[in-house]
Amino acid sequence: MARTIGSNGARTAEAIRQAGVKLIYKHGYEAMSLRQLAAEVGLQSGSLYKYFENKQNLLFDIVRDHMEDLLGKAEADLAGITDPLARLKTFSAFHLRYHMTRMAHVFIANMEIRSLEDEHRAVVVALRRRYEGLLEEILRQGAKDGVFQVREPKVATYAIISMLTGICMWYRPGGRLSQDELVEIYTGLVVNGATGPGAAAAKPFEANPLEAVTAQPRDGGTRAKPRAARPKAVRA
Amino acid sequence: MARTIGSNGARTAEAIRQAGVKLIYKHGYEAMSLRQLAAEVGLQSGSLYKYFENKQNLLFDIVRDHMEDLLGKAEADLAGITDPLARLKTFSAFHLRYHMTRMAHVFIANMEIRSLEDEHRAVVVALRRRYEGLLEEILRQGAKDGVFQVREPKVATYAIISMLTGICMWYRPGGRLSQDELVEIYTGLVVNGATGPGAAAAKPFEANPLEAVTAQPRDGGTRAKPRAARPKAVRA
Amino acid sequence: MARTIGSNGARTAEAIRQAGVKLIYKHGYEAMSLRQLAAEVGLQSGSLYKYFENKQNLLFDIVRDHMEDLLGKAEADLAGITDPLARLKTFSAFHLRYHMTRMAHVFIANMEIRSLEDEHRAVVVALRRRYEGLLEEILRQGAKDGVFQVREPKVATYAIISMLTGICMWYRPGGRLSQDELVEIYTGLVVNGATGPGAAAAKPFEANPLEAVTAQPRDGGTRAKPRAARPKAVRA
Amino acid sequence: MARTIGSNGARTAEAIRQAGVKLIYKHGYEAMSLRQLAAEVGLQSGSLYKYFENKQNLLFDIVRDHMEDLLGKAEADLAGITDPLARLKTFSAFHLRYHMTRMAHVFIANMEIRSLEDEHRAVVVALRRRYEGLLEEILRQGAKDGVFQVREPKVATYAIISMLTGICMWYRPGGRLSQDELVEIYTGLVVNGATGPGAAAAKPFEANPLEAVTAQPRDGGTRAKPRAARPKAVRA
DNA sequence: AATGAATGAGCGTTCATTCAT
DNA sequence: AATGAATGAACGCTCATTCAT
Repeated sequence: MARTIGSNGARTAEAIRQAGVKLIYKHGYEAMSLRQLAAEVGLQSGSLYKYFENKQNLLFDIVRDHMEDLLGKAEADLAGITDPLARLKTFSAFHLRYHMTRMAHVFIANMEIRSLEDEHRAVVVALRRRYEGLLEEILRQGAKDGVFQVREPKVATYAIISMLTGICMWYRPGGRLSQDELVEIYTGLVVNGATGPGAAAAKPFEANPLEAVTAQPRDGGTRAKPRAARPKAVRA
Repeated sequence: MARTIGSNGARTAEAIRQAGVKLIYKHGYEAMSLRQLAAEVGLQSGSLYKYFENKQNLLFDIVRDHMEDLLGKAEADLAGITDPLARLKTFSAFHLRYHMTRMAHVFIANMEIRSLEDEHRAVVVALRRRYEGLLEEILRQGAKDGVFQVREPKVATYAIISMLTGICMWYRPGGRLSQDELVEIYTGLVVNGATGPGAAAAKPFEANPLEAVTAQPRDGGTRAKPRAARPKAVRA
Repeated sequence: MARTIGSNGARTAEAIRQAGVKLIYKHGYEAMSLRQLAAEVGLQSGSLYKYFENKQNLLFDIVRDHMEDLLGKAEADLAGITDPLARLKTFSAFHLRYHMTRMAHVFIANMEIRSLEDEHRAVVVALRRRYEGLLEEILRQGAKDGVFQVREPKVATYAIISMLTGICMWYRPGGRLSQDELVEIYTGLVVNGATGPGAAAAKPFEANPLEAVTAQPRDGGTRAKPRAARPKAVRA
Repeated sequence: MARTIGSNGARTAEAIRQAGVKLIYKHGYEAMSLRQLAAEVGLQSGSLYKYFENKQNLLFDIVRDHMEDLLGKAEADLAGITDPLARLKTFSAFHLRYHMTRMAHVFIANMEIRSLEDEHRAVVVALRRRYEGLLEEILRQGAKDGVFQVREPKVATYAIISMLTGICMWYRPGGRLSQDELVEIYTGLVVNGATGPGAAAAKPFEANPLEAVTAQPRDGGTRAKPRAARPKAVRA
């Protein structure tokens, strides 16, 4: 009974993963040393190699798992919704909330792509393309239906995702505005941008605009802890 | 050998600066070695120290000079325009064009802020705040005038700048869409986002929408060369 | 290769310390390179950092440990002796013997104080002051008792210690004169200098003058090995 | 008339020499860089090579010239004095005064011998042997005459010179004790040490003991300036 | 008489990684 | 499952020195 089921190994592996996220977030992949990481979890640096093949693979695992999680959850959120406008709102709200609760993972996935070796980067870029494809398809469908005024869905996709993702550069939990308020503001910009000036009649964004969007805790127990270390800031 | 014939301090300094931008863009500041940089300009690594105090200062010089250039040119572009809508279009177009022609500098300034030491980062962050302040003030004035529907100018500023800046993550000269077309698309999203759904009557963004914005080469001969090295891509 | 078979941390640490003493003695702290030191003990230079924090700390450790050893052994030797003259002879003999058997340490401690960083130097200077204080107190007491003619005990302390310490500049084991003979000669100069011309009646230094002083193996097995490298000499 | 007679070159050479003494005194030969030295005299470091062959020769020139000066002045001071006791007092006083006024040169000559290359060191050591020979001969003659009780003149020479030279480790102009007082104290120790306990009758060191010794400014305008930079101290 | 651009070697130090134990 | 001793390469940086101008 001295040994917890699931073994110490699994727990250590998880601790390493979390410490890795924290340190890469804080210092950047290149600047984080394995000695630091080992110290963070109470090991010698050589012992880390029981848990990953090398430093590069640690990064890859973190980023790939994050991207798969992001993609899977986005697809789950959109499942069953067919109206393009509702899908856009859902996507936007999902993306925002995810980026506000998993800032470190998201930040890493965006900043450290260039630190990935070619093959790993290819995998991650492919996952991201699939994720972007979700939004692109929404915009394309909405344009076809006449509800969006979007000439270039691919460009609009990049633009919208950049805008939404940008929230992780400055958002900090406990700020003046709640997550709900921020979702409303950003989603408003997105929807207005997509529907265009003639859309007034359709009242695309008014009374109780977030009714289809508000829900989801989704992230279970893993919400990014408010006390998480911050990177040297970008919007300090 | 003591001196390469015809060597010239000012020319070398400029070559180092340019090579620095290129290599930091391509590999990241941490990952770029001074030996690489020296090789790029045909020097021994120790000789670089005639041209900068240390590696950190090279980065700082690049980023600070870029930010001052960006800020100065934005202010120059906005000078004399008073109408908030026109100012928003001008700002947006300026930002986009600048980011399409100086991709490497812009990318560095956004990605390597965390590699700056505290004091240097403070200087750069302050410059960026001033730059963001330009847009925020435009949004604030437009909201006061009733032409924009923007509840939180600060948040909208971050959102819009993130969106516009995102262009440097994927834009490559010579692509299917011209700079002018991209400016039109992005500016449309921005203006529609800011004016909101009720703005239809004002027709804020239609026929010939960029007449006041299209022109300017501005950057004279220094346009970022199309052959510039690309970073390991983020949108590859 | 990961590990030299039979390698042993404690043994390596000791080897590094000894090689450090030898090389600093021979070339001086500034002139000794860590690559030299590493080669001397059969390591790569980076591996040394398992054993000290940095080059400066290696020097500090050597010098501080030496000073503490010197001080401790001097106090032990003087313990129980109360007569100022006997104490002076004891101190003088102790100092000489110590300096003849630990020439390298002593030389380093005297020559490399200026290579210590401020904080480290302060620690070492304080230890040396305590050591000098032993002699100063002896002179002061002897002057009070009327056995010494010493107007300025502090100055006399410096003078005597300089004289005695100087032996490590030229003494080499196996020379014409034995350690005992040298102790007698130097101690004679010291005692005569301190007691002054009128002291004849007291016969402070004649027949069997070292009877209270001769003893001491003290340093057991650690006698400085005669084969030790010599510094580029100062009295070559 | 724009050009001062003696030319700028000679003046620069002298400035370099003085700055060299100052910086070697302060930081040590190894630790002093030629860039520092050049900055001190307002030149580029490459320009120094008009004034010396290389760094090592600068040190050698300083040390050799100092030794020749020391030797020459000692011989001049002793000229015409025949009585061993008077010669001992003269030598002692000369050595002390010289060491109190030329601390930097003396310090360098003592500390940096090991930084000299073999050939240069040989020259300097030979000069020092001649200097030590002066004292040794005095002691030998005095012993023969029965006025000194010195069994081993060579050892006594080393001992006495070490003692006297030690003054440059702690003496600072403007201290509580004047140069004259210090000369008296130290010379007392030396003379008492040499004459031994039975010498009381000869009253070797009493009433106006320095009458033959006090004089000489000798060092003309070049007295070490009290404001001279100090080395990181050895007796701080 | 001096500059200023450059060299090439070497410095102290850190790093990811290996592997016998 | 983990340690701890070690590697070998590379890093940022400083140095004495050279020499065309």
